[in-house]
Amino acid sequence: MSNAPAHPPASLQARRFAHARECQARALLEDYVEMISDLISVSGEARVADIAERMGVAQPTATKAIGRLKREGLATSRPYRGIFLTDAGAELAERVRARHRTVVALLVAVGVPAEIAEIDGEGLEHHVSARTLAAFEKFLAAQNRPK
Amino acid sequence: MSNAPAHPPASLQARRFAHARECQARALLEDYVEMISDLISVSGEARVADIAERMGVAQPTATKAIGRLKREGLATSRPYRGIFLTDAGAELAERVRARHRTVVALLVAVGVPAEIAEIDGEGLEHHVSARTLAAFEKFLAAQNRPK
DNA sequence: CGTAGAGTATAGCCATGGCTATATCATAGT
DNA sequence: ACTATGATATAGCCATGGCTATACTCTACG
Repeated sequence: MSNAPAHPPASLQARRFAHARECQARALLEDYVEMISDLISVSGEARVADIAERMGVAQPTATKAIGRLKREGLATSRPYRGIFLTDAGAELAERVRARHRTVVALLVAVGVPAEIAEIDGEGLEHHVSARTLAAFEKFLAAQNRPK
Repeated sequence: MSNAPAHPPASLQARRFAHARECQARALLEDYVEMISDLISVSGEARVADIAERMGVAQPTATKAIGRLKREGLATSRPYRGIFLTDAGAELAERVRARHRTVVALLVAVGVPAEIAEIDGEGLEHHVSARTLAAFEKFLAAQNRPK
């Protein structure tokens, strides 16, 4: 039972880790953009206090994150006013939301309880690439039309 | 096509994000421990330079991370000597390695190309909880014994 | 057995993403 | 029209995880 690992070339392995780090860096932006989009479509507006509460962070943390969204051209806001998404932000939000739904649906499809799927999906989703997402969709489609 | 999101209670949503953040915090430790374990089992030793190269980071970054492993009781080392895992570290490495294999296998099982599964799996794995992992294993078992 | 070169550690920088404490603004209700 | 209150912004702290530059140590070879 040596369990000897495969050990791919170092350069390849390094690239995989670098990729995971990049996904992680994008994750925060994605989460905030999706949250803002949700709040707007449900409440008609996205306020810093609500964003902070739902993200589970203190209000200044949310303010700082929103500053980063603005720097990246994903959101806009005037002081003491609500937050809005740019076109780029709205588009990103839609993609993230769709991916989120697919990821959770796939987890459920392979037998993960819905509640757990929501929890794990929240972190998982940011590492699901376009090709993996496509595979998930294909799998779900095949399952919904069995035989 | 309103696409109105589900909007769970704020407290629940906040807990999900907090959980994802915790997973992320553990991810680095898990990756290093697994890497050290792999290097030891393949090369007989884990050297800082090799760890850094395979993780795709500069050598001082690896040294710093190893310092954190030591603080957390997962690894030991004497200056200018190789890195070793404590019992806790070795046990964690084994769990992480097993989870990694299962996650990649599941991705492949639902149709993700092996190469992509390896890349995405590297980031995904840290967010796969025990219950989700169990579901993955069950799904794989059912598939290997079809009908 | 001395030393050059490889490997490791240390110092110190930066950005990020948390936090608390506090200042500032907007507005609803007298 | 004031003002109290709640919402937002700002200041400044901390740990993390990157980096480069540099100092130190080990070791193998000549």
